[in-house]
Amino acid sequence: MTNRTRFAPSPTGYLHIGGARTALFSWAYARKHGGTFILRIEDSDVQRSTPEAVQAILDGMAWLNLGYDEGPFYQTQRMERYREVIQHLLAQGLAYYCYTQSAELDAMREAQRMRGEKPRYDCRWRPEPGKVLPEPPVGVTPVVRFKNPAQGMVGWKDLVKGYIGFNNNELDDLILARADGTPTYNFCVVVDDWDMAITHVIRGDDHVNNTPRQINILKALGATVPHYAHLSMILGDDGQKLSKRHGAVSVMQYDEDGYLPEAVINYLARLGWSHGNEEVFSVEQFCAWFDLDHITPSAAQFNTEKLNWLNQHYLKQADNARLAALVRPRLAARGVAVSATPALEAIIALYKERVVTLNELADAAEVFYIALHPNQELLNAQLSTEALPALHELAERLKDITWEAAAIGAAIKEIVGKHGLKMPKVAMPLRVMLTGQTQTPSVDAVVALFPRETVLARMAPHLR
RNA sequence: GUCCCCAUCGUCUAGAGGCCUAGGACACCGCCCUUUCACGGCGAUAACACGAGUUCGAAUCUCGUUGGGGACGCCA
Repeated sequence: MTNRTRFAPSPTGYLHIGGARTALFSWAYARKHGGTFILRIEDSDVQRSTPEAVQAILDGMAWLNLGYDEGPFYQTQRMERYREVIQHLLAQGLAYYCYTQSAELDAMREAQRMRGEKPRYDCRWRPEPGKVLPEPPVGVTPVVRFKNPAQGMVGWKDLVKGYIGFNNNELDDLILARADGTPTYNFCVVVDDWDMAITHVIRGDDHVNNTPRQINILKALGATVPHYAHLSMILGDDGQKLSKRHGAVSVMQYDEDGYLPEAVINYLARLGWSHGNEEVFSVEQFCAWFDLDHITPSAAQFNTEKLNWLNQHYLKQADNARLAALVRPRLAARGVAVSATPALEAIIALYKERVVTLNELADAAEVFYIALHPNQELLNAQLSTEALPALHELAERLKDITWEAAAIGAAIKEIVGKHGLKMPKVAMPLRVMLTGQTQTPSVDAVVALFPRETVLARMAPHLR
């Protein structure tokens, strides 16, 4: 039997980093075993689901390059099927109508909490042999509840956490269909996983408590119970739980911040999963290595520093043309027009080893294309009177020198020596004149990057 | 409150009873390289939450304590 995994987000917001990792692991598991990865949109809560959120999830997965083999399936399009299964359950006596109303339920739970009990439905409408049910109140449309086994244990061998068992008496009779007839989450998941023949449910830790309920329904339906693997959650950089109002950002934010998708993938892969001492690996390598045995059961704290390091690594080895294509729109967004010279690729070749993100690469490239007005104080701090004659001479020499870094570098060295100066005396003010910055790559390489006229034009105003 | 889960350097982790005086990576610190800042190279600091037990031997197994997290919806 081939493996079938699924990623089943509810479209109520963007795809955040935790969801992305769940998707990645499900995807990788299917890839590893030559299986099928399914995308399923759990939009059974019509109130909170939005098409924008669906699109955000699709965008996030596309950016990370996580392709799905089947789907996306939408629960809202499967309502007929859910109704059919509920009717079946009802007919089999595995589910029943419950006329208890929300207000009564609230009061019931409140009382239970007061008594220190676990809040749960008291089974008042649950049919039992010999039990006399109350008369259905008029004008009340009932919900459908699942008749959960009253005794025994329900458990499974979690592929991440090991055996987990619940006492059935901990589980109450959950609602399968609301009063308006729409099915609820736990029920939809069961029918979907069953119909889609999911073999491995890889999902967040927060679903552990849903699993015994789902298994019980699956069993009532006579369906095969899939394997479950529950991934622990990802904490923010500060160790706090990630939430919409605290640090949880869309994966697309990483795109905006200038991270490469392969860096994010590599980082996420390594967060909670390991393969010996391997730290840097391609997505292909990851798929080949990936297994559920080496996933940590404990929560992992996100570490931006390490992501930065990985991003820097991937930036260094990325193709210049590709980076140029990624940097160009970032410059355009800033209103910076990229001209033919200096070539963006040439700038990138020189700068990519020194930056952490694509945005920093854009920062570096920007100064080559804009009308530069170096900060006067910064320049004054770097430009000493003793260096002025040397810079004048350099400007003269640059007018007809062979325009390449080696020749320019040799000229600078020669002039610096001739004037009895140290290299930084000339190099630093030159950096500021050309780029407005004190930190740049080797100054001769920077000079060579510009067209000759631009260098002379940027030096001239400061040499009067 | 009840149930469930978790616990190795600051962080991510290796670790399946002896290979562990606990390994790697990021960060931090130091040194080297150097024309600034980076990159790169080398090195240092740094952890088995606590307590019992099992065993000749425990980071690894068991129990308990503590601490953290999750779930308890006609949300997903």
